[in-house]
Amino acid sequence: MGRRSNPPLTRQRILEAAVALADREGLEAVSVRRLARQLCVDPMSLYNHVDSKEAILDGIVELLMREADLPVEPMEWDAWARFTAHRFAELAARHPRAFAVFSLRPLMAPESIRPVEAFLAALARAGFTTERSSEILVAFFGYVVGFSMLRHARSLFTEAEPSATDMSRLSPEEFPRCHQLATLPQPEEEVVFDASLQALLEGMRAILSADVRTTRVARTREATA
Amino acid sequence: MGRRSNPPLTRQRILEAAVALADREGLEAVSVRRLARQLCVDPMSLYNHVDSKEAILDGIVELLMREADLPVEPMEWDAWARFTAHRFAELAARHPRAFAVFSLRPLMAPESIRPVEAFLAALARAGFTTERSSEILVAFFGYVVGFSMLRHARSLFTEAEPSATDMSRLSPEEFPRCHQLATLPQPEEEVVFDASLQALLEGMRAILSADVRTTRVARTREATA
DNA sequence: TGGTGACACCTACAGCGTAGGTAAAGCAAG
DNA sequence: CTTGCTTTACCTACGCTGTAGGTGTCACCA
Repeated sequence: MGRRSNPPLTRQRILEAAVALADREGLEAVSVRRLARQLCVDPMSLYNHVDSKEAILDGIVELLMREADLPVEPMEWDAWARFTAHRFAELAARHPRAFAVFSLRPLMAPESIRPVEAFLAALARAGFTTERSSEILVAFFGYVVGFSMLRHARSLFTEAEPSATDMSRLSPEEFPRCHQLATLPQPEEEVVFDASLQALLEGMRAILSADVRTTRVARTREATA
Repeated sequence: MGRRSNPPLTRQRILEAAVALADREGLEAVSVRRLARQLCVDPMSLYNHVDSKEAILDGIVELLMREADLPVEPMEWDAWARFTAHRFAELAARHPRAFAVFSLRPLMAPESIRPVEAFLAALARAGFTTERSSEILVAFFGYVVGFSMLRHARSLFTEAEPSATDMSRLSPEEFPRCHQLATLPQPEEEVVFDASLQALLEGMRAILSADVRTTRVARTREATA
C-alpha cells in the first residue's frame, strides 16, 4: 500500500467530504481534485474507491437518500407520500446546496430505489393502474423536489449564493413585487407546502375513485357481454 | 473587424446554437469551445457578444422564456397559472434537454421576470398576502418545473439519455414495479398533470379564503377595540 | 520466501473558461 | 482620400478539469 498518513481512504469518507464540500461551496465546486486536496490525498487515489466523478455525484444522492431514511415497509400510499414529503423538506433544509443533485443524477443505489418500489406497491394496492402510478410518481416527486429546490437552492430570481446583483437587477420601480420577495425571510411554518401537498393528494384520490368506477363499469360490461 | 466568412456573429445566433446543441447533446455539452466550433468561429470571439458561459446559460433561459410567451397583462391568478403551466409543459416537450437550465440558472432577463411580476400582482389583487404569494410562487413553479423536468429531462431512475444500464440496474426480481415503469411509454393525455394542477390551485384557493376570513376577524377586532 | 492483490502515487493528455494582446474591417469626420 | 476611432475576430497562454496508463510499496497468504 502507498505511504499512508491519514485514516485510510474509503468510499464513505470520500462521499462525506463531497456532501460537506457541496453544502459549503456548491455542487459545482465538487471536483475530484478539490476532494483529493480536502482529504490530503492524490487525485487519482479516489479512483481506487469510485469509478468516476459521476459516481461521486451518485454517491451524494445515495448518502442523502440514506439520511432521508424513507419508509420501505408496506403502508398507505398517501401516508407514505406525506411522510416522504416532510423528510425531503427537512433534508433540503439541512443540505440546501447539495440537495440540487436530485436534479442532476438519477437514483442509482438499490437502497435508494427500494422506498420508491414500496410507494409503487402501495399505489397498486390502492387500485391505481401502472400508467397512473407512473404519472403520480412524477407529479409527487416533481412537486416535492421542485418546491424544496426552489426554496432552498433557489433558482427563480436568485443564484444559489444570493448576491448583490440579484437585487440590483430587480429594480424596485420595474419589478416592485419581485424586488420585495427577494428580501422576504423564509416562513417559519410550512403552511403552503403542507396545504398544497394535501391538495395534490386529494386530487390523486379523485383520480383513483374515477378510475375504480370506470374499471368497475368495464368489468360489468365484460360480465354481461 | 476580423476576417469574416459567415453571417456575422450575434448574441442571438450564439444563443440559438446553444439551445440547439443543448437539445441535441445535453446541457453539459454546451461549452464555449463547442459552440465556437459549431459557428465556425474562434472560441474567444463569442466573448464579444456574451460576458461569460453563465451568461450563455442565462441566455438559454431567456430564449426559452421568450418562446413560452407567458402572459403579462392583468388576469385572474388561477387562469394565469393554468395557462402558464401548459405553456411550460409544451416547452419542456419541445426542448427536453435544454429545459433543465431552469434548475441551473435564475431568471435574468427583464422580459422573463415581467410575467412573474404580473402573476404576483394578480395574487395580490385576489387578496393573498406577500408572504403567501411568495410561497405560492414557489409551490407553483416547483410543481410545474419539477414535473416537466422529471418527465422529459428525467432524473429519477434514468439519465437524461436513457441507457442500457438503467434497465439492468432495475432488476425485474428486486424492483419489478420500477423496472416496469422504465419501459412505459409517455401518456398521450396529461390527466394527472392537469388534475394535480387543478387540485393545487384548489388548495391555494382554500388558503386564500381562510386568510381573508382571519383578516376580516382581525379587522373587526381592531374596530371594536 | 516468494507471490499476489490492493492501493497510493505520478505523469500525461485532451478539454475547459477566459485574461490579455493584436490586427483587420467598418465607419465618421476632416 | 486620408485619418483616426470603434468594433470584433483572432491568437496565445494560464490554471483548472476528468481520467487513462504505469510504477512502487505495503499487507497478506501459500
